[in-house]
Amino acid sequence: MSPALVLDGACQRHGQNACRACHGLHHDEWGVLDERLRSRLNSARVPQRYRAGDVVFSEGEPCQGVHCVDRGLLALRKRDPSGRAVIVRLVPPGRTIGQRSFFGGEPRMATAIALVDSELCHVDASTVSSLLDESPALARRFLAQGARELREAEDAIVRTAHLPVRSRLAALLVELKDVLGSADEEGCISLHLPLTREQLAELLGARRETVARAMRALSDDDVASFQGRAVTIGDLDVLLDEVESSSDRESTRSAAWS
Amino acid sequence: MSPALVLDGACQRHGQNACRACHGLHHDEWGVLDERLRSRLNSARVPQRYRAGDVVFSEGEPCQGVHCVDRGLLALRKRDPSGRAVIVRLVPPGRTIGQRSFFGGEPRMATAIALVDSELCHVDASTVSSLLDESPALARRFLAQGARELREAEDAIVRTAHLPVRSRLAALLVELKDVLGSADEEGCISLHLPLTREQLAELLGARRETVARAMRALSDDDVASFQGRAVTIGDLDVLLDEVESSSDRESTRSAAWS
DNA sequence: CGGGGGTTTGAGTCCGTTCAAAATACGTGG
DNA sequence: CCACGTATTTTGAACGGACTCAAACCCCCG
Repeated sequence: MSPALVLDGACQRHGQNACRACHGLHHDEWGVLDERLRSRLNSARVPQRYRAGDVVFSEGEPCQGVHCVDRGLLALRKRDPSGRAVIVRLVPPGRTIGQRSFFGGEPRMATAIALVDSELCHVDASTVSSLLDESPALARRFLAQGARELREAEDAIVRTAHLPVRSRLAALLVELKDVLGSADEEGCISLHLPLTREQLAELLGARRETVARAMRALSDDDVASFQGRAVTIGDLDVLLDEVESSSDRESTRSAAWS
Repeated sequence: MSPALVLDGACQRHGQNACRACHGLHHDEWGVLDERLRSRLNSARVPQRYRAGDVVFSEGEPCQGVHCVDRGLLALRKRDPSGRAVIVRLVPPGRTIGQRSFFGGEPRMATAIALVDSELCHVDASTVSSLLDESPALARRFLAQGARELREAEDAIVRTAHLPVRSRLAALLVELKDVLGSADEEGCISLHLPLTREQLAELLGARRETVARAMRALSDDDVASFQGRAVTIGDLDVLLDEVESSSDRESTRSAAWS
C-alpha cells in the first residue's frame, strides 16, 4: 500500500542492477537520460554497500562526485559551533546525496551516515559533469531536486522556529510514515524507526530526554504508541491535528469538553 | 571599503541599466551568458521598483518567473501552521528570487517583501526556460546558487537547533556586516538595520521582547551597541567569539576572573 | 501637544535542558 | 539457555531561557 514498500520490492527484484531499474521507476534525476547517456552512466557508476552506522562521506572532505540511494536510509549530519551534532535531513531511496557540494564547488558540509544497511551508487564528478553538459533535461531535474530540498529545509526552519518538540515529533512521524510505514486493514499505520533516540533528538533539535518525554506525552494522549523502535499510529487524523493545531490545542479541548 | 557599498555605487551610476551592469560585475547567474543570449535577456527583463514594505509576490501564488535584486534588500517570509510569520532568508543585491518555485514547478512557498526601497528586474518564465536550454553554463550557475542557498538554510537549521537567541543575533550581525556594514578607520563597524524588531524576531525565530533583551545583553557586555536601528560593533573578534563559544562562555569568564 | 507605531522593561509561567539515577534492551561468553 | 556487562532508554527534580501578558517608554509626525 505504501510507496516505500513498492519501491523496496522493485529494487530487490533487480539485484545488482537496482540502480538503473529503480531510477527509471521513480522521480529520480537520471530517468531523463536517453539510451546513450544512460549507458555511459551505467558503466561509470560503482555500486556500494554500507552497514548501519557506516559513514559515506565526512564533513570537510573534498567532493568526489555524487551518490544515489538505491536502498536503505541515510542521514546528513552537521556539527554546530559548539560541536553538537544536528541531523539536517534524511535521504530516502531514489534521492541523490552530495549534489550540494558538487554543484557548489565546496567541500562536504555534512557527514552522510547510513542509518540502516544501505545500497548506493557512486558516480564520479567528471561523469556527472559531462552528462550535465550534454543533457539540459538532466540539469533541469537536478534544479528541481535542489528546489525541493531547499523547500524542505525552509519548512524545517519554520517548524523548529515556533513548534514545540511534541509537534515536531508528530510532524516527523507524518513524514516517515510515507517512506517507512505500512498500513494494516484497519487504517492503523505501523513503522519501524531507523534511528536511535539520540539521533531522533539530533533530527528534532532537542535532547534524548525531551524526545522520550514527548513520546510519552503522545502515547498518553493516544496519538501514537511507541514500543522500542516500533511506532503505531491509530488514527492519522489525530496525528495531523497534532501538527496543525499546536496552540489551538487547549481551545479544541475546551470545545470538546463543553 | 565594504563590498556592499561598492555594489550600491556601481548600480546607481548606471541608472535604468543597473540590471545588466550589476549582473556583469558580481557572482550572479546571468554573467555567463554570451552576447546574443544576454541581449535576449535584456529585452525580456522588466525593471521594477518597490518601496519598503511592498510585496513582490505572495505565498500560494503561481510562479511567473524570477526576479533579480539590483538594489535594496528583500525578505522571504513563510507562515507556520499556526499562522505565525517566519523570515526564512534575506536576499541582498546580486541574488535572484523566485528560482525555488520556478525550478520546482510549485506555487510560491514564501512571500517576498522589500525591506527597504528596492529595484528588481523581472524575467518571465519562458525566457528563463529558453535561456536555460541554450546555455548549460547558466544552468550550472543556477545549480551553484541553489547549492549555496541550501547550505545557508542548513546552517540556519543548525544555529536555531541549539544556539540561544543571543548567539543567533550575534551570528546575524556577522552576516549583515558584510552586506550593510561600513568600517571606520579604527576597525569599528557600523551598520543600519533594515528591519524592525518584529522582523528581526521573525528572522531569529524568537519574539520581539526576547530580541530586545538579547540586544541589551550584548551591549551590557560591550559586544555591540544598539541605538534604534543603528548598530556599532567595537571589536569584531569579540562578536565572533560570541557565536563560536556559546556554552564555552562561562569557562571563558572564569578564566578571565582568576 | 497629543496620538500612534514601534520599542523596552518587568513579573510570572512554561517548556526544554541539565544532572543524576533507575530501568530496560542487547550482545557476548559461559 | 542463562548470566552478565554495556549501551540505550526512561524517569525524576531542579534550573534556566524564552514566552506571555501587561505596562511604560520613545520618537516621529501631524
